[in-house]
Amino acid sequence: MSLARISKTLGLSITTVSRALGGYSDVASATRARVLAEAERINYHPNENARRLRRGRAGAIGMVLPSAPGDFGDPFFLRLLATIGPRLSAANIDLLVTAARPGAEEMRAYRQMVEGRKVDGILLARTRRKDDRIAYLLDHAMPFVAHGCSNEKRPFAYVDVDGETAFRTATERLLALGHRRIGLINAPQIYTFAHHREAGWHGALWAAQLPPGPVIRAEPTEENGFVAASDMLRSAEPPTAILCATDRLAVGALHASAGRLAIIGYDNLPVATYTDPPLTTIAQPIEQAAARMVEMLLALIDGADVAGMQEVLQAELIQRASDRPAPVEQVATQPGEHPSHVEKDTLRP
Amino acid sequence: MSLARISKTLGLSITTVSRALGGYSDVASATRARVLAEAERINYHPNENARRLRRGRAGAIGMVLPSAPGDFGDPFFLRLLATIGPRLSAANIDLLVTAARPGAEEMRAYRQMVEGRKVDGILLARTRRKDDRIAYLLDHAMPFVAHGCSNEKRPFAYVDVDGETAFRTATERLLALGHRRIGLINAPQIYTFAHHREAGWHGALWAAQLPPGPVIRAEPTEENGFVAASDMLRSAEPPTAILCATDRLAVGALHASAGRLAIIGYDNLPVATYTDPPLTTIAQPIEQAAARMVEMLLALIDGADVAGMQEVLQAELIQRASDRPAPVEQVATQPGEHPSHVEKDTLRP
DNA sequence: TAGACTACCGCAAACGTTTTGGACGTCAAC
DNA sequence: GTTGACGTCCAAAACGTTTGCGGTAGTCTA
Repeated sequence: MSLARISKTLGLSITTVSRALGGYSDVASATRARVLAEAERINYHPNENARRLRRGRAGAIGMVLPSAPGDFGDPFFLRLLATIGPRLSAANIDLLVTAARPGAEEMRAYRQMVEGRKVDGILLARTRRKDDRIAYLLDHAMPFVAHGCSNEKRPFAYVDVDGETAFRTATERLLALGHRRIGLINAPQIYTFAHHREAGWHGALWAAQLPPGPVIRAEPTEENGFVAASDMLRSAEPPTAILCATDRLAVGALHASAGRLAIIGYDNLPVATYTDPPLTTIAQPIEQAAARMVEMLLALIDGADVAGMQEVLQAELIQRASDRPAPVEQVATQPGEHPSHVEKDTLRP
Repeated sequence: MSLARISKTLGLSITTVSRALGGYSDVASATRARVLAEAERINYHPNENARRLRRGRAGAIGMVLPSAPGDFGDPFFLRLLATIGPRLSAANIDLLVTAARPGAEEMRAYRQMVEGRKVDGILLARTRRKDDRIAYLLDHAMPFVAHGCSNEKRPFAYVDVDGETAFRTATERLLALGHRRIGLINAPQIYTFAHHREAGWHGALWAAQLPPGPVIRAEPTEENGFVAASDMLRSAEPPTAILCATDRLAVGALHASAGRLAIIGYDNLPVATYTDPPLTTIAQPIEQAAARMVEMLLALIDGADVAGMQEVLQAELIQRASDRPAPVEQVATQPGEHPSHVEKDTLRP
């Protein structure tokens, strides 16, 4: 099933068959019709390896999924893939997926893809403030689009979601409910998103002239949420509300709180509706971000410049029931003091 | 960065360079060493498209992820990818991933992969009793391995988990706790796994000479679990315990039961530890199954026969707290009657 | 010395497609 | 009639790698 077969059947050269299928204007329309009909008749599909060899393109986009043990409760990557996959298929580009643990293993996976010339571009997510992946890809002039930004000084393409505003809004909501001591269970600060979410929480408290509540940072698993909330509740001055950087942390925290805390999460996981009480959370437009990322990357591969390819989408507060009002005795507390706040890092690896 | 470059540098033919790198015995070991050293010095990577063109292989394995809206809460596919990805990378085989909704869209994705000769094999999961995908792949002599089996009469390679035994065991556990009316919230019967799990539940009740409790079948989302359990609790003879085909169904059911039901799920999702009460569930060895699937598929692509490539792994009951004893008044019920049981199909699409 | 054998290397073709540059026939203008 | 433009088609080379087969030189044995 090759061009040669069609050319023999129709008495045309391989060149003409190729040009007819490829849309070249210097093929007579009658000839083109014959070629198209025959190609369809035999269900011709070009050999992509031959094409890509000739064109000097890999014909694929790479994605390395994180595969540390705590990563499997999060549908984020599945939702990315579900949006990205069909869009690339439609453009006849392969989505090449592998998985690696962050660190040396992950960098090896990127090197294999990039230096092995297996991909024309890379999509990556869950960026870190200092992200070795981004630096590597920039060093190698490999087109890529990130979900999330980073401290990298060189310009690169990204789609981010405004976690700072989302967390400011969520904190303001808790303040409006009367809470005056609001804790934060955050992901580690190496992640850009964690940094932004914390800035939003801190900014809202600062604007309200309130001291920050306790902060605990941990990999975003249910277990770490449970442990962190338990710790906070046992402290001398427990918060009455906690903001969680992810819904998974929130599910664990909700379990530990046993009705004693108002809790807001982030991600709007399907399970969030079925916690007790149903979780107030923040929904991010993953599908929209993913679609935009694909567009950007295809443009970059075609030679576009990254200038202007930095977009920030807005998240949305989803109000359910876990953001209860503050206990009555705390509503009387006067804002206006700035004592130092208690801060713990990384409970679990 | 090609063989030609190395051949020029070393004053050898391209043939000899290729053979040296390819391990041919008719190259002098001193020559081979020179070639390997130079290849490493310039970080040579072969052009896979050229290789694959010459070898007549696609060099990739395909996977089509389900992307119906309810599919994103389930880490099953992420866990599959996390095991499959690195193993294929190690074998220098690309994992080509796309996503499609079950039905015409999905079949189109398979056709694109198979008829476009983009893959040398396929891995698929969540098999149906009558599975168009399996029939199609068999029709096209495309090597594939399924996670789960099907009613297809022709032999094919699969790795399954014994859901029937798992559900029999779980039902027996509920019986041992004194439950005599045990409902089932199952996935639709088109799925092989749903059929097997129901058979296990039914078999254990039959062996105990008890009538089956109510059965509701629905796509396995939290919402459907909630609705089904609510329906069962409102019935004239509510069950005292419910077996759920998946943890996601169980989370929803747990929420609806408000402490009135014993519930056992399946999947051991991370979130299951943090439900209230913590969910008793069944853990399946996804990683083991995925690794075995990769081995089988690579063997099939190398020409092995599917005979003997049908394996069934065992799941494990994880006891937590959601399988409470039956209310005292029901423990007195005598086993031995077989009234007809109430059965509803598909609450939500 | 001649013939057989083997180690080692290289020529050429193959894989399927794309693209460059040119050939050829026809038509219109001069 | 000649020249130039244009439509249409095709030969050849390119892409990078692999592999079958053959050539050559060296060694060994009769």
